[in-house]
Amino acid sequence: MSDEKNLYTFENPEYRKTYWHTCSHVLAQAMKRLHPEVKLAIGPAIENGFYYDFDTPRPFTPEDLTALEGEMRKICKEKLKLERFELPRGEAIRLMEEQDEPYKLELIADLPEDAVISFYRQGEFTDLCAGPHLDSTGRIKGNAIKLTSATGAYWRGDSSRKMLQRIYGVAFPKKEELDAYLEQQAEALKRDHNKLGRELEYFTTVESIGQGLPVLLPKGARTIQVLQRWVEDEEQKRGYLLTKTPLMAKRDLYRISGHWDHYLDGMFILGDPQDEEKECFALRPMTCPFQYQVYLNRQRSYRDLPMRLGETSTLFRNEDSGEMHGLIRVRQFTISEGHLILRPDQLEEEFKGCLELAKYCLETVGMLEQCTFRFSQWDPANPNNKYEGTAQQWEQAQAAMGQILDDLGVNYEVGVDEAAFYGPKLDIQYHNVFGKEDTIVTIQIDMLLAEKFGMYYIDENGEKALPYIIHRTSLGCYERTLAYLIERYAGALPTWMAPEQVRFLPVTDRAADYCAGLARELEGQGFRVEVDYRNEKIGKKIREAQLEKVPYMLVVGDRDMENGTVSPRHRADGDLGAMSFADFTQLLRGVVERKEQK
RNA sequence: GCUGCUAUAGCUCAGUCGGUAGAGCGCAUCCUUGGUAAGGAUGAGGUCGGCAGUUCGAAUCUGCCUAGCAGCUCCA
Repeated sequence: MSDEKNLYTFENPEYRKTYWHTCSHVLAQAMKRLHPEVKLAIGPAIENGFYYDFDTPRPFTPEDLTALEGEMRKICKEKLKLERFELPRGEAIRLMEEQDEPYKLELIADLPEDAVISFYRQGEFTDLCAGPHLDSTGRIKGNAIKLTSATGAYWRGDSSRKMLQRIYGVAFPKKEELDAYLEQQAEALKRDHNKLGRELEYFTTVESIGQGLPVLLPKGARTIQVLQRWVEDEEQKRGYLLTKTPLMAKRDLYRISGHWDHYLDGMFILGDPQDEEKECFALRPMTCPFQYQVYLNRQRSYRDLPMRLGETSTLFRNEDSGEMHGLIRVRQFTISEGHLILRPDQLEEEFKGCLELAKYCLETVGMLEQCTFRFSQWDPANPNNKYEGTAQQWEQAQAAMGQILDDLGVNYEVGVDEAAFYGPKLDIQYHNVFGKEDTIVTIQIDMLLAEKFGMYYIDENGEKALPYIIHRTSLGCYERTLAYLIERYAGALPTWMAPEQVRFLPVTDRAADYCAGLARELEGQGFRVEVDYRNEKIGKKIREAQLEKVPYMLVVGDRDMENGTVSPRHRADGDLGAMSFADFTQLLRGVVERKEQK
């Protein structure tokens, strides 16, 4: 009984999707009433709400959205029944021709011969749709609908086709739930690294330097340095060999790897790529073929494998102008790069090691919990002929990766057509405050490049054999990771990675020398320390340190000087009371060494 | 690259009808030496993102460019 009831609540994802899908039809109906000239494309439910794509002679304004919301409320009040009906292909086409809906006709044309073609009718409005839907527009709470934005979107997600206008919306069964949702969205945006990172002076951009080339300010540079040293040390512990390879190479290198053919437009070229007479260089967009040269330095035996190579590697990619986003998508970036050259029998063990390292890194910085895993596979039907190698090679590599993921109990989603051109990937994904997902860490199996670079080893029988290669990152791209960390912690980075860990706040300038001495001592122990010598009241110094999210403030006044104490205040826990400097140092060391998320 | 929005002091933002710019914070100087989230006074600071155009006159209107934002597409 109660189970049946639960089916029709918003907590049930299926019901929620149905609710939002019906909302999108209500939106389309409202659009047709207010703007009959607009043509309908598609309107699905999505993770957080719904959208509908329209072909319109002029883009929608915020006023249009308000008017559409009003009309949607009316439609809900009209309690229109939704009726499903099916038509044979010919009649379906005729109906859509009558309604003059060219996009719907294209959708019908692409349906398989034996497909059931269904429509939903509500009042005067009929839409081609597979459903399911609510039984009546009266089920939707009209004043709990919000059209959140209007933006461009390509018809069928194809950038070579027409750009339509997409309207996004959300809706809830109660007005209070909508308000709570909108409030929560507004709160999330306050964590936006692109705002917070600039305000807190982690990075900036400069018009004359150019798009996608952020300047890391001292705070951003320091945090990234801490992360890089930590990752390099961690890799060393796990048997990685550190390399430093050039930031550019002649085009010859990229020709061998295949990147010249696949990604010429995405590279920064020095010289004329058309002129074969003169030397032509390119800044490196990846590390693979550079690092392979370390392996190729001499002939390798099966005894040399696995060879694990790690490098803090700066890369350059000439992204399209609309792609850049804060520190998340940039044209120059530095990744915790690595390649493992393996015998086939070592694949599973080494893949496992890579995954463990990645999980350890993400766990330690406090991001693992919010990560999702994507098994990125090829799509033999990719229209751009992206994938190299034979179907057999792909099936083999994907089967191997699938087996490994299952053995390791990884809970993943499959991403079709998300593979690299040389092999499948396990991508670890993270969401930013806008809900947009990007890859933070990747582990890839490559069955092609070893052969292209002639990376044979001599096996037990004295025969030449081809190794497997794993491409992987341990903490991904440092700029992107910093961005996510700023959002994850709303700017209050854990003490161990915070650019400034301790700020001394002398109550009066009588305490200045005392503070300076203690600060030197802490610095000598490797902590990152500042002293606020300004002639300001203690309350103001605390307020500012607090707003700058300094983990520990050390208030020091006459009382402390007399008693040989400091009075620490933690940015979240508040006043910790007077304690000896030695006790504070011990406390701080513990928090930092344990890499507490504090 | 595509669609839309935006650009005024170091930062956040006002600026009506086209008539040569304003606030708060910050900064500098002085006073104040204050014990857990903003002490006071005075002052400096702007080619209104850039280049053209319209106009007697442009921060304001138009075009192009650059940069920033959201979405789409792309991401080795």
